[in-house]
Amino acid sequence: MTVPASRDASHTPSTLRHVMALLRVTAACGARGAGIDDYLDATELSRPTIYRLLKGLREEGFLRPSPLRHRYLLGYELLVLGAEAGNGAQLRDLARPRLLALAQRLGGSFYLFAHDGRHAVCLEIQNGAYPVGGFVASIGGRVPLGVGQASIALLASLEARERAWILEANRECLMRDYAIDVDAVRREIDYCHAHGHARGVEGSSLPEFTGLAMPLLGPGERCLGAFSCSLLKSRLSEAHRATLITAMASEVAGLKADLHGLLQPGS
Amino acid sequence: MTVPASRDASHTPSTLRHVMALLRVTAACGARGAGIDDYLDATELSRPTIYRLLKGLREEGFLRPSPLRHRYLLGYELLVLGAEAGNGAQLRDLARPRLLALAQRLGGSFYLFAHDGRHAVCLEIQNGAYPVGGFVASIGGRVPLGVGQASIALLASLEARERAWILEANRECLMRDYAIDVDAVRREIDYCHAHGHARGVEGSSLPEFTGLAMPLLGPGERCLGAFSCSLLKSRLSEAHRATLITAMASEVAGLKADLHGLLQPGS
DNA sequence: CCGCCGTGTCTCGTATAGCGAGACGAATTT
DNA sequence: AAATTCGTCTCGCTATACGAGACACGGCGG
Repeated sequence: MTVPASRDASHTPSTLRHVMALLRVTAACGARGAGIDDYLDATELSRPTIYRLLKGLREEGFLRPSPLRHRYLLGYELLVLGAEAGNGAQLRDLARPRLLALAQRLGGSFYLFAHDGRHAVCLEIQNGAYPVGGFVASIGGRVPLGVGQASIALLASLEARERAWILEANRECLMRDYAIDVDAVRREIDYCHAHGHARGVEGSSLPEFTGLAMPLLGPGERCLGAFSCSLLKSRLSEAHRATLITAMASEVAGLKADLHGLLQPGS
Repeated sequence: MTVPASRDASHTPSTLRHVMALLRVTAACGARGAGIDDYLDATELSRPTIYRLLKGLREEGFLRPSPLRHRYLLGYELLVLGAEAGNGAQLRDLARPRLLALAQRLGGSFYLFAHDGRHAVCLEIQNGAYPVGGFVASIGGRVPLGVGQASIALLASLEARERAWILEANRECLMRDYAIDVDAVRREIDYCHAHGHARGVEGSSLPEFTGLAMPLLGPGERCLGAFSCSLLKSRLSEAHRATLITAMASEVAGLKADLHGLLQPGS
């Protein structure tokens, strides 16, 4: 149960850091919930303080009691805020019907991803008639940039400087956890620049599947996210592939048009 | 932009309350993001304090800058925590494939709901070939208990005392916001007790749709959640209806079996 | 039945640490 | 250029969150 541990030495209100630490500990304990000892071990707070904060968090709906007595789970308030967080600039709401249309028409699983620091987070999933698992199983899933097609599309649409430090920062963990070589990622990024979409990356841990991803650029080349899909390799004939690319490109273009309308001043 | 406003007078660490207030303000401002004035208006904090807290929240990943300058959106860390929060006791992960199977086989939209205080929250959605909107559009959506079939199923599986206070607490808001009479809700709860499932409630604001919901009981009658679905009324023939009920009941039973295995002590 | 954990709450004195007022630099706007 | 707004910083003050320890509750086993 290693918790990311917010970098110290920053002098932000300590209660804030403590609270977030408690939430992360709870998250790290997963479905079983976190007990006092988990908190005592993971933080440097005294018992009364921990209880005080836990109580506050419960009252705010950020924690709830686990079915197992004396343990805590993350509260549904977080789910609600999380849903809102995943809908920045209305991106998810606008993308959902388009992903659904793609999924129903083409079978397979379609994803919306966004860029977050060194990671790609999944904002939405729609499954078609032949759904397949991907690296993330659900909304809120997160992978280091470099893993999966969507990552490639996102990286390709970032500015060079940022892309460079991300790849450097992720090099070790990509190799260690996913057996992915950063140079291979770079080649796929070039492919994406040339063709406008990213291919499924071979050599990954999911050999029977393949996929495709497309970046979603806002005004001024700003990277807003990426569409992505996973399919059974056996279902991706040459003709099907062309259809898929056209259909995704069309939905991406449509979404971009929707967004351009909204990003202007407005009320 | 009215924010729930955490009940005061409780002496939990004030920074905690402030932080949560800021998050809620940000959420209330939606896709456009929240500006300083929003925070200044909604809280009673001084400007330097707000900036301090905002900075801390950004560093922790709970806030991020909006594309519109000088505004803040909820950060993706919340999305990740929210995903975890929605998976208490592995409920979502276990339910997802079952919901997907139902959706693909029967068309329509299938939901997993959980009980949270006076509300029902949506934990998962899977859409089939003929998806329809419901009261909640996405994971993390929340409605007062009493609205929709899933609410009925949840209420029916709570103990009488809790059910009573919830209905009383929601009476006014159900009538005002949804034109739903609590007595009608009570009748549907009786129906659910008698038949094991809840019908779509008529008179709601979505007349062409209908649906069905089933409670999900854990060991000791504890209410864990509810399966629910929405369908176009025109597609729900008598025969289809029987199939639907059987299929849902079967998936619910399967899920219950899965859960019973997990709720034992374990490691 | 009684004593023994472990959990959750409370009191209280202390010093920390977060707060407000205001000034300052930077970035935009007119 | 002047003016406005945004974000940060400094600096005292005191509110306030913290830790130590004691207390209450409840379950478990002897």
